[in-house]
Amino acid sequence: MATDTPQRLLDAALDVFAEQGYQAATIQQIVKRAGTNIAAVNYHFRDKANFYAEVIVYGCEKDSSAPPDFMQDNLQPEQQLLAFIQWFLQRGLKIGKESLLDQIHMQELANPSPVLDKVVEKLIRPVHLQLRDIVAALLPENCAEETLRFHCFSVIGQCNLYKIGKPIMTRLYPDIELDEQAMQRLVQHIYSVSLAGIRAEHAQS
Amino acid sequence: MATDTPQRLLDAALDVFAEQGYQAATIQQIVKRAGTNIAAVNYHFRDKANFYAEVIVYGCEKDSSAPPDFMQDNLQPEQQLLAFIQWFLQRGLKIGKESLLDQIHMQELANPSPVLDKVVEKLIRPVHLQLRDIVAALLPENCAEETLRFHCFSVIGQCNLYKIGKPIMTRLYPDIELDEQAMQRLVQHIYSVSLAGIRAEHAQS
Amino acid sequence: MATDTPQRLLDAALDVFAEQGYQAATIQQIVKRAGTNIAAVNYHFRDKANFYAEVIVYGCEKDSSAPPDFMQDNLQPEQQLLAFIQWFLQRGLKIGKESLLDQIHMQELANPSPVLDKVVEKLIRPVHLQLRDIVAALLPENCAEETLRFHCFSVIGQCNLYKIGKPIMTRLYPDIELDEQAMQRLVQHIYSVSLAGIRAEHAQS
Amino acid sequence: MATDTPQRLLDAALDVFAEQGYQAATIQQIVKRAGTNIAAVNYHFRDKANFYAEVIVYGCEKDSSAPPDFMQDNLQPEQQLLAFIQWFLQRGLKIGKESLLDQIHMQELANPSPVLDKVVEKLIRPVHLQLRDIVAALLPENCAEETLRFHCFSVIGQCNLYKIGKPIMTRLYPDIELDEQAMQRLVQHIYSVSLAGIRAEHAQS
DNA sequence: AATGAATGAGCCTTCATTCAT
DNA sequence: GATGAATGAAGGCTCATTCAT
Repeated sequence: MATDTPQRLLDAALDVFAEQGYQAATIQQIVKRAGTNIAAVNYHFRDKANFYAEVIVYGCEKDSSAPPDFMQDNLQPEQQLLAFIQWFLQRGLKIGKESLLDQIHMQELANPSPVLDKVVEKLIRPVHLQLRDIVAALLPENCAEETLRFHCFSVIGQCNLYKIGKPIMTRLYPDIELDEQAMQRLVQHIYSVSLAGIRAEHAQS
Repeated sequence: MATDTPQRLLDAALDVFAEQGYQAATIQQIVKRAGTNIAAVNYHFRDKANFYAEVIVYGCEKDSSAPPDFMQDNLQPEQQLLAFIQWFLQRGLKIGKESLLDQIHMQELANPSPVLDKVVEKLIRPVHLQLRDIVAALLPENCAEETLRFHCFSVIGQCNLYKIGKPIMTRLYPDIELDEQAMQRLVQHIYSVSLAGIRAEHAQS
Repeated sequence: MATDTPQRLLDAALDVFAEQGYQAATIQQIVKRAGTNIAAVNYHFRDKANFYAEVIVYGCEKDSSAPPDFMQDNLQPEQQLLAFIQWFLQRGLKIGKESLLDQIHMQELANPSPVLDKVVEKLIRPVHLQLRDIVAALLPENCAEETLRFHCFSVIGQCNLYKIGKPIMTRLYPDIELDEQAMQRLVQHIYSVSLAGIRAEHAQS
Repeated sequence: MATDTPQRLLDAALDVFAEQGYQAATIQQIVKRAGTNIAAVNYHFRDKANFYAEVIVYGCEKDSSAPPDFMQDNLQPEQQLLAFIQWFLQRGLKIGKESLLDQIHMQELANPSPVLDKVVEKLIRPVHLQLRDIVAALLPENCAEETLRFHCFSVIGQCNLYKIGKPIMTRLYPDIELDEQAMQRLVQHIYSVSLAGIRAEHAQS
């Protein structure tokens, strides 16, 4: 009947695993959402663990929000940094297929599984290296490796909090709401702080 | 025979819940570690959900790393900020009982439960308010509420990444190792970036 | 503190066993209603089975609705029969302590336990023997033993249906309601049918 | 391997539920008797409550002793009444699959469950309506509704006692034994009493 | 290739009972 | 004498997996 059962299973599983995490997600939920039966999972994907791994790979490949090549545009490093922050923040805060992988990151951070290796290599490292290049261009030459890493992590840390810390933020400030304009101000803020931090590095050296 | 069964149950549960999260943790594991039997949990704590809630409360109360009162010391706001960052970072990176709560935070962020409300009120908000006061003293007067929040979250975001992002960092940079000296450099770094960001706010206004 | 714990346990247990039956009733429910603790039951009554047995005995002894001595009054047998029917019906349809034993009868009929022997001897046989005497006085002399029994059971069967069959009656006829006047008409009806049946025995012989 | 697992489960459950009632019956007992395992029940019937409901429905449908259509035969109403009593009594006193439903009735009367609604509609009301027609034909025209009900219940009450009161009867009269001939005399007795009662109604009006 | 049926393991919970005080 | 604490047994249910078709 359905020709693309594996496909539908992958899509459904991406949702469910993102929402519930590996342990809490049940095959029942997934197959119900995919409109097929339990045995199909074991038939197409052997077992739950392997299914999860293939779901991650599938999610990574299908990830449409791959980072633009910030270097390609002939922008000043400052503007590249701004563009990066904007892209990175908006990717995680959209509510859609694009943020499923972020939710899975979250789950993996809480309960790391062997799959995390793949995710880091396929998704995180490429992004990180781009940011690294941008920041490196802004820092003094011959800057220490550690300093470079620190600044990268400062940028990422500031952005990340708005992705993973949402449950806490809404409890700290129930009136919070990140509409489009507030988001733009936030991007500017993180950009401003990060750049100020980087520039301070020049003064110190 | 064995005294203090509830106590031992709480301690064991704190470990297990921190490691595995609420869903994945099983009462079996906990009672085995506590050296008692399953029925003891239901006798002392009614059911798993209530048990978890009481474990969190217990963990909060027992949390020895309550924040010092940074305001009490007659320090300059700058030094208060430095002290805060130092305390906040070190609390989360210690490998001991003190970080169990942070692991549970992590689990709650991935899969929020009703308990998160309590955690925010008991643990997070007090700390956050202290940081808020410190940052407010450094920002220009009549600074927008949003700006204040953004700067607080920048501080926290930078620190937090080193707590929750560890699994990713070690994969990105397998050679990383935060010894005591590196930690001090990290504290200085976050302090420097944050302060530069705050000072930039003065220039803009 | 409480001096009459066993007493309160018996009262509470009478309620609970009547409502739920032996199997479904739990010691928890009983001790909560009695305001004491679980161990008290095992302490005072050894175990659940024995507790149940003692509850029945207690219930029988305390049963205030012991049948009046219908023979004592110098009534015609016909009037004795009428009085019996009236007493028997009203005893079972009252909603109060007096009907608890009837509920327990019900439970015992569905799932007989060794206790049923006691109930029959202490409560049922005395009543039955009185009815037997009344009916015997109305039947032709030298009437067969079986005939006598049949007529007794006809009287009891008609009455009993209104005690045990209530759940079915209210479903068959949702508008049914046995107020005081309807009850009087019912008594008259059963009396009339029973007497007509008995008189028919005379015609046949 | 084994075919017809649901069928075997239903049959086994009918026995066990009849013997023990819903609460006391355990799935273990049922699946052991059916030669399968616990999970099979949850697979085929979701949970115990739904299983019980389906067992009742199954029992009703399989009930081979559905009442004959007493009106169809061109019998006098008196003979219809006699036939009804005979059928109703014998159905309940057989010791076989046919009486399982009666045992379940018993259990439901002691501890009613939502299933009782279905049983009344599917099994009891049709039978009751047939009796109602028969009795109505024997009573004076324009007889009060209440009177009609009373006479129906007198017939049923007399019969029913021999089904549900057996544990008590055998204790009151240990020598009792309802062989085929005694059964015929009992049918005649109830018929005679009921008819005499109905005829008395004519005299009164 | 694909699936309905079946199952063993494990989980949370309840319960009656026992024990130590 | 009386009770809070503790426990073994069992119950219902869920889940991932396997099997026969």
